[in-house]
Amino acid sequence: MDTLHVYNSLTRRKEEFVPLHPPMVGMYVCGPTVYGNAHLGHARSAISFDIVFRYLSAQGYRVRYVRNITDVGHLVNDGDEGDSKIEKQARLEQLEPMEVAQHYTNTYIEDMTALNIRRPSIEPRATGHIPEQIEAIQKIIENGYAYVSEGSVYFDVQSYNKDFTYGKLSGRDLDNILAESREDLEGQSEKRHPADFALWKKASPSHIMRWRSPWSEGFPGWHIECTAMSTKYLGTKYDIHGGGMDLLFPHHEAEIAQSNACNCHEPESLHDEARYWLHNNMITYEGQKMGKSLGNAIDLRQFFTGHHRLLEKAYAPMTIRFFVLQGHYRSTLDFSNTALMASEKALSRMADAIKRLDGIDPHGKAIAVQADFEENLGSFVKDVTFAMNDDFNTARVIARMFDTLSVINQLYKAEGNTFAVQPDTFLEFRRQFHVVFSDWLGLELDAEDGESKQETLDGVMKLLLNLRLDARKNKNWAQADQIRDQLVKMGIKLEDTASGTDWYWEQ
RNA sequence: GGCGACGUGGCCGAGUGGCUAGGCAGAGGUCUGCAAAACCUCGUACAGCGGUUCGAAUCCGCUCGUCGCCUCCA
Repeated sequence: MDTLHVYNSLTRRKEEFVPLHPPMVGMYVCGPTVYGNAHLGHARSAISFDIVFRYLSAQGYRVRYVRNITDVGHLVNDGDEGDSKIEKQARLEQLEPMEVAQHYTNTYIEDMTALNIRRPSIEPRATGHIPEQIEAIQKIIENGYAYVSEGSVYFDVQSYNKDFTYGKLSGRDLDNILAESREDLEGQSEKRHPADFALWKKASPSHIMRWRSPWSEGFPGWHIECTAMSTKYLGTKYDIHGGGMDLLFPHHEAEIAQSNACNCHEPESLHDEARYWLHNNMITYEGQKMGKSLGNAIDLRQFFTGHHRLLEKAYAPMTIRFFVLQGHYRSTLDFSNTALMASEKALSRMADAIKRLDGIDPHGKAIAVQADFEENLGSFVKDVTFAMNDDFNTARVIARMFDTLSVINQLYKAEGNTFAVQPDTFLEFRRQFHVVFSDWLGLELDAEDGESKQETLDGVMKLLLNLRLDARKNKNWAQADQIRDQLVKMGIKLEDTASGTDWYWEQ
């Protein structure tokens, strides 16, 4: 596709991406509830929207990317009853709730950084925006779409549904929700309708996290934070709202309703608060969704260390990232050790090729263009751009990158003084390949830390390789092999080529 | 039950009606002191059954199966 198209969950179609106020783009993504270590699912969501952030930026847009940290209001059980997730964890760990939130915010950011996920422009916390949330709730009450009950405030879905359509994002209608939940009505709920959801909850005496409000001392409901914070930083209408598919209902549905109710959007406006709603799919394990509540979620730290019963080994953060990018973000992605090891191997192969790519010097050689090589490298940018424009199809981008590997390797290993590609084509391709690898996909090679150390190591390696070369010239195979074998044990692999010996870090 | 996805070669995983996706694993070969890497070749896959079409993995229908949301989850 020549222009960027994104799949919009709201319309269930791919649509051309047209920002409201180019070159500015506003994007809001639902971040984690910080009561535990981040797992593979968090990584997928963060990576998916990191790709959106990176690609839009690379296209010249000025993106304001807001990703929230939920540190209050998210309850353990069903809608609007029971404990706060953070408070429950705080009791378990015998900590202040804010200590829990801070701790897991830190680990989240550390893990995301390890995955080379760019920090968003703004990472607001729910507890830092209590006044904004109270203000939003007040507006909703004033507009007639919420009511106070026993010190708590609930969103009045039925009243909202008279002016707007509740359920259009997730394809539900209110009658169905009512019909299914009839039994719940029997209980002495504070709610008028089972589909109503809490905007503000009065705190029970044991509840630690509490703030003053016009209605009671309490805390905000889960959904309102996103409305308040997106409005504050992106305005009442912005471009992209993202999150995991499991947030489609009720979270995003509630958010659309709140936002319309609060900001008085035109009924039936397709655009609502955000024009494009993007949802990443789930990670599965043996076909089953990985989720905290299912107990089969693996922490990212466990991946990095290999300390989990389901893991056969440790996996580097870049392996995880590569694995995620090999699938499309709207498909489920099935995790397994073999799948991950395949990604590890594949990334390693690509890394080797990139090292060779950087070592190629086309200058001073006679040009003998080989048509298929020229075509392959020359059409690279066009092809990967096409793939990215088609709803961020990173899987196709990576496949196309692999298509160039054979050419790269052959150019590198070619003997003689001819070069099979026009130097301009080659140099432009090399530049673009790095842009795609590093800037678009956010992949990185290991040896990017400490230039001086790298130079020292290069010198040491040169020394060793010369020693080995001497040994080989003297047909002292035992010594030559000893050097190679010892290096392998230290994680360095050797490759003898016509022009000398290359070395690589073993993955 | 309601809403929605999906079923692709040993595994993972793209597929815009006609052109080899790609990766991993496997087989053979070239190269090589050995090894590794690289390069070349190899599987003729699309749940099943119908239909539309000159032509379908791709569109339509039915059947079977799997999964997600409907309660907290990225």
